[in-house]
Amino acid sequence: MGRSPCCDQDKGVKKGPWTPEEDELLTVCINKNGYENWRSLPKRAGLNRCGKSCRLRWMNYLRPDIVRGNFSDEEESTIIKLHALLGNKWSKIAGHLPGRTDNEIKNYWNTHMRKKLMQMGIDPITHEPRTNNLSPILDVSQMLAAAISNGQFGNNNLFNNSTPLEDLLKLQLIHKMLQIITPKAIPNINSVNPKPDSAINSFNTNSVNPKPEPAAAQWNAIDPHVFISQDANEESSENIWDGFEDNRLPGLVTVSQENLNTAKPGTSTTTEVYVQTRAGVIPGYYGDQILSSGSVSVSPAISGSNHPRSALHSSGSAVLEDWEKFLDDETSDSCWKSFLE
DNA sequence: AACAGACACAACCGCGGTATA
DNA sequence: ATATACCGCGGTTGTGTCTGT
Repeated sequence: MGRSPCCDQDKGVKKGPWTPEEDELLTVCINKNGYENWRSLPKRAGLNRCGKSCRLRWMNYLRPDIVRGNFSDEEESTIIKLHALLGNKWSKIAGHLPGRTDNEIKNYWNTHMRKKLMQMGIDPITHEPRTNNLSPILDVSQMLAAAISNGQFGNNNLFNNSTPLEDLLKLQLIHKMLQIITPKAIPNINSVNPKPDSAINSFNTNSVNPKPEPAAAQWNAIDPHVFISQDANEESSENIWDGFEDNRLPGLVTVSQENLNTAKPGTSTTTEVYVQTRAGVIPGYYGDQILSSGSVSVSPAISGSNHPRSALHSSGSAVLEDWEKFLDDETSDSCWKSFLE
């Protein structure tokens, strides 16, 4: 009744990596006899392996028609499309890629392509764009991945040789991180301020508002935890977050209220702004380009090299140097420093 | 130079469907 | 009809290599 026991149950069958000698024996045997019956094959080949192991070795490694080496862009594209269609049906996906094995595709997917898709903000399971609703952490991870994949953190000098657009991405990223750590202290201006638009848009070159409203007063109203200092070199008397001064981030931006009120879109200014918060100073507000905490929108004109307001960049560069000093300062034991590093 | 952690990939394990005695 | 082996597949693990400290 039934079949004889499987070779898998034999005792003393060798496991683990294959030796070149074993590969040779298996190859010779299959070339000579084919592989109709995996169970009896090891005995015929003179191998102390189970048939299952022989099959795996042949199918995934020794088969002569196997293509080895890096996956081409075309192959990657095919895998992504088929995976979206079929899911983890690796053997079916492999059927569309001549010379590639299911195991190889599976490994490649898990080690490379899944990460790649995530970096692109695509859910590797659903193949749909990942939303921001799941967790703000996703936002940051995506931004980090995007920044890294674009080479924006490719050198050790955080803000060296980068364009304003790249700087803005970095600043936004840092700000996002701060929001996660202290969500109450670093609010999303767009959502908290009852009348934020004019204040923000008045300095946003994307805005068509021809008569910007004075911004500072409205900024002060954004949140009791966020206020603007009159003087960059002066500790604000309104600093209700005693004990946080030491954790102040480099004065990315400082502004005089006067300048803040008079700055207009399209004008050149080296004014710097900072916002004192419970967590320290929010970076990312400088020149006449005030960035909303929720997202940075930069028009092509700004990110382009021909934009007349070069002050935006020069001002930013000075600030960014402070960031580098901040990060390089070995004497500082700021919690921000270790976090950012 | 030594070590630790991260990474990549080959190989194994276990399960479900199919074949067969 | 039934029990059991075989085959193929997807998930997981183990090990060698690489990289950073």
